[in-house]
Amino acid sequence: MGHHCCSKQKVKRGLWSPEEDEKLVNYITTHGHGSWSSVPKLAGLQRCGKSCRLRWINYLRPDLKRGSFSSQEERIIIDVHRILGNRWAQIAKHLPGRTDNEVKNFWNSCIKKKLLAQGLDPNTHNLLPSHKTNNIHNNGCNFSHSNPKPTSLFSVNSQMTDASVNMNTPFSTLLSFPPTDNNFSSPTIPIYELLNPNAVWTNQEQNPSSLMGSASSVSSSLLNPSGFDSVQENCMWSGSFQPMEITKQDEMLQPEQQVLKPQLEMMASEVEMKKADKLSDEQNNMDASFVNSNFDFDFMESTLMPCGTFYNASPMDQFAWDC
DNA sequence: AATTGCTTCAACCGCAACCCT
DNA sequence: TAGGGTTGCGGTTGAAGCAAT
Repeated sequence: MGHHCCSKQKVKRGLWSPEEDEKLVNYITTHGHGSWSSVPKLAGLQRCGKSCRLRWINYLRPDLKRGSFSSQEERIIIDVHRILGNRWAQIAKHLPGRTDNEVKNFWNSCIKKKLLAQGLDPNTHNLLPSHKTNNIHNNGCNFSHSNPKPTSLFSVNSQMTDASVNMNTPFSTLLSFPPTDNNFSSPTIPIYELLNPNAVWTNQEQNPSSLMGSASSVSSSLLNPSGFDSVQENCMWSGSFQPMEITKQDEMLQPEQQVLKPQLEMMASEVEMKKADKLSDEQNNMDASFVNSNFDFDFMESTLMPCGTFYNASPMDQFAWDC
């Protein structure tokens, strides 16, 4: 029985043979796919159009990057998933050459388990209840709130109606997304925060910029390609923040972190540019920045409610994450 | 060597959104 | 506006491969 779209056809199912692949590749490279429903017939395949499309997108496309995921890709998946949840197609857009199916499989077969091993709920990215006490004991970390503090990149602010990002924004840009809300006196993230893998804050008073985006956790993640030691080693939600001199950054970076340095420098550069834009905007109109933006509300929605969890940044609901 | 259990990932399914007439 | 066709997406399945016994 085939799909409803091709139920009248006699279609083959299951794995594709090399011959079928060759037929499909030959046809699409010379004619393009056009209407997928007509591809099987024109390409001489006994498959349904849907199957052809899937095979092309997930396996035969020439721009696909095969092979295992790099630690950087892994980190990006985790960080974007933290924002978007199981929106694999959107996540895959941040990983050139990767398909949603590939990302989904990698998540289910690998990342999910690693997060669980770290005591993190793969759906919410929060600490699992059973691991909270363990982490307190293991890391000397302490927090006195009934709700876990999610690791979401952005926390809530009802006045935040602007962002220069949308769902098509590459994650490198997204990472450098600076706060634009006027409530924040320090709307951008200092470079040393981006480059310091140990830059964490005990609460929002210590780091106002963390209200808008925990870029610190992202950057520390990027600087930590293994990707799964942030909780245990850095205790990313607590600990003391010790700004480093920029000139000492390079020395502090591990060899694998050096690989990411260009990206981080680019991020820092973008932050500085946005900082300049921000200052300019503020001078022109304190309120205008929310009007003329290309803000994507779909992004906003998914940002604010990742996996049904949500961090309310109300002052009445602060956490005491003391070490 | 045979069996069993586990993991991975390609492929399928069903649904929703979109497009066209 | 309605309806049919197409496309895109996320969840699920099951075959293949591998490791343990």
